[in-house]
Amino acid sequence: MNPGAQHSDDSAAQPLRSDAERNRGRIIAAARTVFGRDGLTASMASVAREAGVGIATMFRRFPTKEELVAAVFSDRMDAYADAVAVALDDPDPWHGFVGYVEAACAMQAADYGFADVLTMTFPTAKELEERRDEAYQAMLKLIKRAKATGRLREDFDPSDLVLLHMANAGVVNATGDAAPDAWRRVVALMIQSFEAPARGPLPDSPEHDALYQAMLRASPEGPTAPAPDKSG
Amino acid sequence: MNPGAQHSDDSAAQPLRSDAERNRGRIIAAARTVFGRDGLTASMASVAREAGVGIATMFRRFPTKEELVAAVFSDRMDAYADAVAVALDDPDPWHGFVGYVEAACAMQAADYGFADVLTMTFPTAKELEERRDEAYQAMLKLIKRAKATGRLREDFDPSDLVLLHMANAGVVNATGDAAPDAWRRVVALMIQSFEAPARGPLPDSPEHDALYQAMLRASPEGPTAPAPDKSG
DNA sequence: GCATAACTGGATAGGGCAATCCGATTGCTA
DNA sequence: TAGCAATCGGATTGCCCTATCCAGTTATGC
Repeated sequence: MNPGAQHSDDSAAQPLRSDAERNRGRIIAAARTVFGRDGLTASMASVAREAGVGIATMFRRFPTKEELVAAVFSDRMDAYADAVAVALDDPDPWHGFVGYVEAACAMQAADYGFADVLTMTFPTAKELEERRDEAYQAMLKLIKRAKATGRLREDFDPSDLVLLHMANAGVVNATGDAAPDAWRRVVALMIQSFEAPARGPLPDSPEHDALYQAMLRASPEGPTAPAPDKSG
Repeated sequence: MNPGAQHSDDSAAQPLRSDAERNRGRIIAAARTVFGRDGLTASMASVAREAGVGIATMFRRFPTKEELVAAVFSDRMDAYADAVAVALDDPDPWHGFVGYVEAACAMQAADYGFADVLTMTFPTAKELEERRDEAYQAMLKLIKRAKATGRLREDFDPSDLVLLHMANAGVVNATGDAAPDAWRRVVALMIQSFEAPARGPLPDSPEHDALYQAMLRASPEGPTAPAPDKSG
């Protein structure tokens, strides 16, 4: 991707040895493939196998799955943030909004891993979360402007986009390769429901904190270990 | 639930011994709890632990997870079919339709296992699939009548309900206990998008067969074994 | 070239799960 | 109540996962 550069990590204490850097690249490439195919539930071991490196190498470079996820999806998160920026540039705020929603959901459909990333949060992955926040701030503007034109319903809440991503993830995960475009119909329906005038009131949005908790709960420490043995 | 009866299985070759029947009941009760809490990805072993029976007993009674799932959710599927029947009795077809959708999604939210069941299909679980089909036939009528009143958009397709369930499962799984009512807002939005007049055209529905494949793919043989080691 | 610190990956510990085996137990019937 | 067949459940096998350890290998600076 960017050969010659030490991995773009500000905390780069010291450059890796050339072979280490090469393996790091392999691991990330492999993770891109595996996460994209299997979602974030894919095991570290399977990524190591795909990369053709030892398990130890895997864990030495990325002690936690979160770090690997951050490394793999930071550039995709860039693209995501860019999509919001593009939408903000659209002279027609509603058109921009719709385009953004479709683009974001398309990214989810194209990469099962990213579909998971958009509905989870990774507190320790600063780079990733900063980008997410950046996109979020831009989205707030986008929403405000779309409401101002009267095309977006007044009671639309930013958290509705998170819910949309969760719903879309459900569709994408369930339909998979068997019906790869099914999500488009669901997203189109959702967008039509966002359009003003509202056809009726809506139940309240979830509390901001609650939704954040949900996004935390869903992160690798959650589903990866299916039952946190509270039962035992 | 129905004490004294041999488990309502038409193929009941011969009644189980009393202790076996007792254990069978325990297993089903435990599975109800565990599947409800953890979804269908819960392990057979965890169900056995919850039931307080040996693993062997578990597998002797339910050689495959599908059989256990069928035994556990057949009555919930009854309730589901009933909900459609109730909706059909409603003098206002649209009101009935909306009520049914909300009830069905509420069932998903109340039981993670059932949320999975509604987006999967289990070819070998006749009892379950018959009920599903029964509900489906009734739904076709319900949809037809709701369209006839002009309240349901013309291009609504029965498969949209499957997609809705997939989307709802995504929301319910992601939000979990942290935001237990978030799904209501999503479902309300979806319902508003179902309402006529349509605000615009929709992408085509997925092919019937493709959606069926998707529901097959998602069944226990799928996600339960996360990566079907095509990689190995 | 050579020394050495960095790096590698196989081995291993520790845990969970699906599935089967078999000696001990228990319900049932004559 | 006695005997048998059905049933029980712990032990076991085989597989995959996370995470760590360590002896062998290699890139790099001198």
